Amino acid sequence: MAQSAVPPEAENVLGGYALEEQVGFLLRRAHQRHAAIFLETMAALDLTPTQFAALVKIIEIGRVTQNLLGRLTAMDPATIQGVVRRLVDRQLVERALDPMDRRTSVLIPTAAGTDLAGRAVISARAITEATLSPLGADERDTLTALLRKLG
Amino acid sequence: MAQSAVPPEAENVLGGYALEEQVGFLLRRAHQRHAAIFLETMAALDLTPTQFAALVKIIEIGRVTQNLLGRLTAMDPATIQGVVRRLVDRQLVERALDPMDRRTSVLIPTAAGTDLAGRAVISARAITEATLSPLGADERDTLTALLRKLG
DNA sequence: AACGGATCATTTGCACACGAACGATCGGCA
DNA sequence: TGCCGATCGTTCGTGTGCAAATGATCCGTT
Repeated sequence: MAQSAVPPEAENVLGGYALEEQVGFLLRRAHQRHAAIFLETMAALDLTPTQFAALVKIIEIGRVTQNLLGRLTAMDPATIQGVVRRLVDRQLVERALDPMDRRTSVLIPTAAGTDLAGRAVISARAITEATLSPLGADERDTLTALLRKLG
Repeated sequence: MAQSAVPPEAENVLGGYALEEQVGFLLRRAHQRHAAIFLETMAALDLTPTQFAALVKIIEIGRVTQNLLGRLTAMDPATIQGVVRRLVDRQLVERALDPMDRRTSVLIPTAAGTDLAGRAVISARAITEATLSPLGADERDTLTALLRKLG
């Protein structure tokens, strides 16, 4: 008991603050766990969560501008730039000239990208299932709804 | 309507998969939002979420080994190494020799570190409050409980 | 037509996050 | 005692994530 005791002054300084009960800490852990499940399940297709998100959105919309894609997938311009570059390098996505705006190019899925996405979506469903596996059906819906409401 | 229409083949490929409804996507967004709130609120003290977590745990325990600290704060050895290095550089934490194990050193908070942590905990409570602000009291408890259960 | 603020994409610098490989040390078991 | 698998901390490479700065282009207003 003595060996694991919290030092007396720590209680005063921290005022009963419990790190592992804070939403921020729990969100970080939950996100890490999901990322680990995602990367393992998606290993054969070699897609990260952000690469997958970007690819799916490009297919869903058909023609997107890079920064708009970033807004739709919660990535800032600096981040989406790297994600798109890797997708283009792998020829899953192509850049086309935008006749309406010379600052931008339009992102279009390639046949290989569309094909890969089709297979990836199947894994993605399994990933959501695995991530939520500690929870019952009602709890899953509740968690999803609360995370949505969180903004 | 035509301009925002989903391409006909997208529906077939994606099979109704909705990115923004997946836990993984929502967890990533929620974690990003929290990190933004944290960094802004903690800007005056210049602590990141991981630096804060490590500092609090070191004070709570009094003497910790680096990898153990990483386990307690959900960071792998490579990550906790950089976090601790920055805390040591800022003289918030000290390394002491471990008489029991020559592979390790023991981490101990400095007076400056303890002082800073005391002020940081106050901000941290405000950060948790701000992060959960879109939710009602019951919803906050529910979300925290579900995230805990998630592992 | 010209100005000026906004947006686009890129780059740099810093901070997580993790797999993999490494050398040093520990600990248990033959 | 000696060996061998496990653990400790470090480093490297890759991929997010964001602030800030940059140059190009756009567009509304004058």
